[in-house]
Amino acid sequence: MSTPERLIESTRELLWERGYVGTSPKAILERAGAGQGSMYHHFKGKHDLALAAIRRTAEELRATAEGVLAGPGTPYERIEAYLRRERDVLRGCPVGRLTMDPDVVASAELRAPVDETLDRIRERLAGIVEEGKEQGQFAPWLDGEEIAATILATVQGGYVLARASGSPAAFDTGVRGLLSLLASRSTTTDRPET
Amino acid sequence: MSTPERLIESTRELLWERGYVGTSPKAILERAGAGQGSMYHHFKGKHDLALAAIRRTAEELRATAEGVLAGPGTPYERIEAYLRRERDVLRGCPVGRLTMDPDVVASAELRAPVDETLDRIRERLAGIVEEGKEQGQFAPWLDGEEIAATILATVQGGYVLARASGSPAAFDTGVRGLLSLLASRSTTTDRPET
DNA sequence: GTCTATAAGGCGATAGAC
DNA sequence: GTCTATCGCCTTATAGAC
Repeated sequence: MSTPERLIESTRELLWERGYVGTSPKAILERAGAGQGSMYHHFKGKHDLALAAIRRTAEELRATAEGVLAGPGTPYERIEAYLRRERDVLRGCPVGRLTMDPDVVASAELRAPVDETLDRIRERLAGIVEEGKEQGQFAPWLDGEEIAATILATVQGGYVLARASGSPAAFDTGVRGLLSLLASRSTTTDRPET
Repeated sequence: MSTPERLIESTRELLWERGYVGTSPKAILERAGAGQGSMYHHFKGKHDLALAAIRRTAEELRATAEGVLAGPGTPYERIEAYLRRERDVLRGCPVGRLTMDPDVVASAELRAPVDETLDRIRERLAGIVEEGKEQGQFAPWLDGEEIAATILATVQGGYVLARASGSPAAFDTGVRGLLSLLASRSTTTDRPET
């Protein structure tokens, strides 16, 4: 792996673990096994390196989400697959966690990939919900955009609850609650399968 | 206001704005208008001062939540009041944001107030959902604990979406989606009031 | 390209005067 | 109780040798 590549990968790991404010160039260099000169040769500084790292992480998450959401099954099943997909819950969301970083939010450049990623996933989810409505799987009065925001928020908030309690269980509990709500339909009095 | 009091309040503000890693003793002292000697006389250090600040913030949030949840109205209405209560959405949750702080999560002492606060609110919400089930307002197959986790997660995740997009709108959209799901019942084909 | 050296300033904490 | 002085280390960045 090339030096700039190792620098970006080390930065990605550290941003995930400690955020932007908590990550120092020194720590990045140690992890990448590079000297200070290398970093300032390939990148303008911490901000520039973080930008490259964040962009890559954002793209990777978009691809992962799309991979699950484009899978087989009914709209409900695809949403369920997205909610239940394997996650390093206690590590938090590598993209979502950046929103709690003051320096990231303060920089339009650093925030952009974060915003675009969450927005893209939300749009994708909204379309799937609308699809489910057409098929009669979801109640007609539900709004695709709203439900999509609720789904994404439940995931992002699930990370918060899990990290607060120190256990992934809280994430799963919230997901089960959301799925039970999504499975409930006005047109039946039967208990939906869980 | 006494010096220790000003120190705690300044720390609370900075923890909310910048988190634990992003907050330096120097910044606290400047905001509190105190010298370094004062801080180390009243507190053992940054950790100790942050502990006092976090405990107070946690307690305040518990009181605010309890104030809304103990209000009048049906279970649904009380949950709606909780979800719609006035919030500084773009500032994020002063308690929840601490879960993204590596040093807070790494310290059992600092994490405890965060965990207890979210847990307490979740328990409260769970009870209200169960109440709603008894009254026939919520479908009998819904699980109180699960729905409570979903509600809390939607709120915590709503902050993330809002900060990512730089607008409180995303928070409100997620909340509306959750409310529309909670208002849907299996026993009616009528469109629920929104 | 990568290295070491150096810089000015901040970090978190301690010492000791007043 | 509060202050200033000092500590050793880290921070982000630049300079210049190799």
